[in-house]
Amino acid sequence: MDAPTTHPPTLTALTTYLLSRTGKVARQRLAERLAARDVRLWHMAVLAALADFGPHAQRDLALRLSLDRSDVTKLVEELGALGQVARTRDPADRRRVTVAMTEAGRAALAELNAEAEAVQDEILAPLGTDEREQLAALLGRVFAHLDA
Amino acid sequence: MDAPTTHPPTLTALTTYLLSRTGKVARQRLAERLAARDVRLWHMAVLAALADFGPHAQRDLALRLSLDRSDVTKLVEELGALGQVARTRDPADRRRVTVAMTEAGRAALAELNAEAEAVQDEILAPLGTDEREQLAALLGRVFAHLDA
DNA sequence: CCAATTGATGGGTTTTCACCTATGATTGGT
DNA sequence: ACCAATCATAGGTGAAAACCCATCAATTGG
Repeated sequence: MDAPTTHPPTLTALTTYLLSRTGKVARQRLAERLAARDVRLWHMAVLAALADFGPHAQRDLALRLSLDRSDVTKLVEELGALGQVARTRDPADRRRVTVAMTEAGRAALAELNAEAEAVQDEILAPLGTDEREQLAALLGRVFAHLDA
Repeated sequence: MDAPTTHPPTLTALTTYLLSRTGKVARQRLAERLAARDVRLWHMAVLAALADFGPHAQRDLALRLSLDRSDVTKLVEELGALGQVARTRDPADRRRVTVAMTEAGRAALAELNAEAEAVQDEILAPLGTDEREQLAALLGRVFAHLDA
């Protein structure tokens, strides 16, 4: 019997469909690899934010990543247990908890980044170097437009 | 006081991050619009499959869309209640239920497609016509590679 | 013609995610 | 000095998605 594995052209003709599908695969593959290191995507986002912008009060992390404050608490707690971030009470405002990266955190982020690039190579395999740059540029503009 | 709304460059430098982010937004926006018409994305996928490939036995729909058989049953049941598909027992093999589009289904799919294109216009707003084609072509190749 | 298989269906489970609330500590304004 | 707002934290809720299983009707192969 025929194995009807082909996708409906009505869908694949939509760029947004392709976007959402490939995006989902990218997300899943990276999530799997991160899970092997006991972190989720949000953990990586927190580490990235700390690496790029320095220490944050938790409320600022929440604002930057568009997360709920209570969820940030949990993420930071978990990263703390892994020794990748350090929490200190802000002496100026003792309600706030300042989160900063540790050396272990920096090393961990480097590894997570390597995983991400590996996934990227898998997924963008059919594209040449210049085409990957094109894609990155196009998506970059779309993305920039989306949170404006 | 500063409003730290900027995204971590460590993340935005990853094409896979941009993919998964923009894909998620595309998905959400379309899902919202479909919800206003009492359907979900999978309903649209079912309609698209029927439109593109003609009537299917439910098991073939499940295979094509990589869905669980029981979930297909539910989707088809819901589309049936909306009068968009018709179920008939296959006379040749009376275990099977053949699903076919109705005229109402065809009309509904056309509207859903219009919604999808509207979302597409929103999301790809910053890109010109030729750039949209470039993006579609690149994503098409990536997508084709992914289910191989 | 009996046994094993297949298809549809109903009824779950599990996991994940975003979100929401209450509480206690701390601060700032007045 | 007091009241309202802010922050971190713990705990819980609700929706959605992907699966999984048992059952029944129908078919097929030996």
